Amino acid sequence: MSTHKKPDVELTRNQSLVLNSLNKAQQPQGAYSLLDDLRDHGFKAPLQVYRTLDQLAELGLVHRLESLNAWTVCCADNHRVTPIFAICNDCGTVTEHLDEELADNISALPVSHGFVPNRSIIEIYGQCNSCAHR
Amino acid sequence: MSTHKKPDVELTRNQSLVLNSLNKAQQPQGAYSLLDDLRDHGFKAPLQVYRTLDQLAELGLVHRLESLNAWTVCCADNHRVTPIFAICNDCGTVTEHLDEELADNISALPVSHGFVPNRSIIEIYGQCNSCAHR
DNA sequence: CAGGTAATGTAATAATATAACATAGGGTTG
DNA sequence: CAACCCTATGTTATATTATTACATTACCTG
Repeated sequence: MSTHKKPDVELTRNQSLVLNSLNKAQQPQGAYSLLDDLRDHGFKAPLQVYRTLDQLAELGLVHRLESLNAWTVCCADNHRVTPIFAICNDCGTVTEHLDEELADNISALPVSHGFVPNRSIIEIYGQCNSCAHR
Repeated sequence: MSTHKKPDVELTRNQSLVLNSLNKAQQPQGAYSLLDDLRDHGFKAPLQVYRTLDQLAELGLVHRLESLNAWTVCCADNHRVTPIFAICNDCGTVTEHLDEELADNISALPVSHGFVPNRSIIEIYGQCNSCAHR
């Protein structure tokens, strides 16, 4: 059923709990939703979730969706390329797409104006395959 | 000094006030910052600002920067193409870049998976020309 | 095991956004 | 013109998201 992979590093208890909670979900989850899900496991305050999410993002195991204020599990470990997220307006499912050339072209655009890019955010809304053909 | 243009439509008082306030600013402004700026002009509640910003966005006169929870004046009226924003980490200045082909390529990426794109968000962080060469 | 440092826990509060309802303005129609 | 309706705006309250500040614990090092 699950195609989720084990991370290369040993995760802390909190990191495992948050990652599992995110893995269970079919859509990106907000910090407070994760907090609610993890209260049974001893989580009590938002900061526990926020800190853990930041750590997991640092490890490359989760991504934050800026336009949703929510988080999702990374499709694959250890990719360097900027992911492009496709977010379904109807069912909320998010898929991650990797295209190095395209990501490079995007960040190259403002370079001609002397801009030195560092981090990109690309999020596309629309209808996913299932919802579009319903 | 200012290169800001007059919109094609007649703006309401609130719309003019918010647009002027945004025009004055050198960086994108949050709703509460605009509210503070406009208290002297009778604004009292966040919703006045949020509603007006939504209207201005609908008119294509302002854009929301999703990763900043802030708003900025559109570089030009009536462009249909998805703007690419370059946001300086140091000075906070935002520039808007229009490249139809690139925007099309971006939204085309998930199409191969059956995704039907509708709206894109592209925001690039880095250093602007001035800040990079300081 | 004493002392220092980093990680985590906890409480309080800040910042952002919306829901729900009230009021006012602007047409249309009798 | 007044009664009505419809839309826009005002206002209050509250929901949601995120961070600051400080306390406690865990862990390392000598």
